[in-house]
Amino acid sequence: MAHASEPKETLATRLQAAVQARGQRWTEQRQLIADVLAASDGHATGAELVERVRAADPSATPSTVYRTLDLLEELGFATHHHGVDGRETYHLEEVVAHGHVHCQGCGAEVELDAEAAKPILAAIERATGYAADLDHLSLQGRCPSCRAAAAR
Amino acid sequence: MAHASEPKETLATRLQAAVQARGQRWTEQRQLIADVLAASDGHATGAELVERVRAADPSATPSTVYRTLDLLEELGFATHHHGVDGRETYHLEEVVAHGHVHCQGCGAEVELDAEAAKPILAAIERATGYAADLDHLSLQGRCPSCRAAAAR
DNA sequence: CAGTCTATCGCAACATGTTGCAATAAGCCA
DNA sequence: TGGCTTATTGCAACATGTTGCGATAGACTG
Repeated sequence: MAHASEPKETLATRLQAAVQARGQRWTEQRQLIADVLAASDGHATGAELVERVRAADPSATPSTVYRTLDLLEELGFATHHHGVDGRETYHLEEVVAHGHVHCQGCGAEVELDAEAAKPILAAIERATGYAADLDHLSLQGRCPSCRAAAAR
Repeated sequence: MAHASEPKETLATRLQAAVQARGQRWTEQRQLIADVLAASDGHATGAELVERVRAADPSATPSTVYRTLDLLEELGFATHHHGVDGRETYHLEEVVAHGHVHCQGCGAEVELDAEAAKPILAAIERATGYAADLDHLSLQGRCPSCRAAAAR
């Protein structure tokens, strides 16, 4: 590759800047976890991340991974929510905010983008006064085909 | 107490009938767990229930409690959902179906009854085609006063 | 560059659930 | 009532997170 002199705007780079701006420290573990996260396509469960980090550095421990993930959330680089089974799922901030809808019949899981969710969030606000957080919106119900099957 | 000859319509009684109707067995542990649940005011986390059951019978184990809880759900006597921290919370069926809305600012948790949720469920159906399950509706966002505080 | 301060790490123990398996006991039948 | 079948139990090990604590090592100072 040619002239890679410009420090690329990677997650790790931006995270390092944010961490140090808060007077906190940049460590090898944080670099590693940032790299793993950046390679994880925006979605991953806690356990998956722990496993990948440990594959890259067996001396890393779950507590470090989870604590770093908490830090990422504090700094606004990631969010997490609990899936249907209660397990944690992390989203990188680069991924546009979105919710999830899970079908209790067939297990299908669809994502809900901001546009599609707008009327839902509006209905929540009218009903409760709350401004709901799309990233934590995790619905369960029956998808159209399971509903049709149940109606038969 | 006077003439307690009529078998009362308790949770345990109804559950026993349902269990035996499916050809399954009624055991002391199930009786005990049903009693604990009935005394739990409709809401309890898994850990709380385990603790209360073990207080009444130290020989009972968590696996029995969780398996019985699963059975209760299969039979439609209870439901469970995951709270903000991912922990399980069980609801007795006697409690009307309702959702939860949690404020990320002050931690307030309000319940959402079927009437209030109706427009939300309708919006979900229009946006996704899914019939959402109110008992699993667990929203997060900002309550009116935290929103006002943030706006200042 | 060496020394200091303390954030961060790794470890170990714990909390909450889940799962496989052998022993127990509920329900049924003779 | 006694014996049979097999659903349930309790145990033990595991999965996923969380927390306290002493040791390590960033970052800053002289």
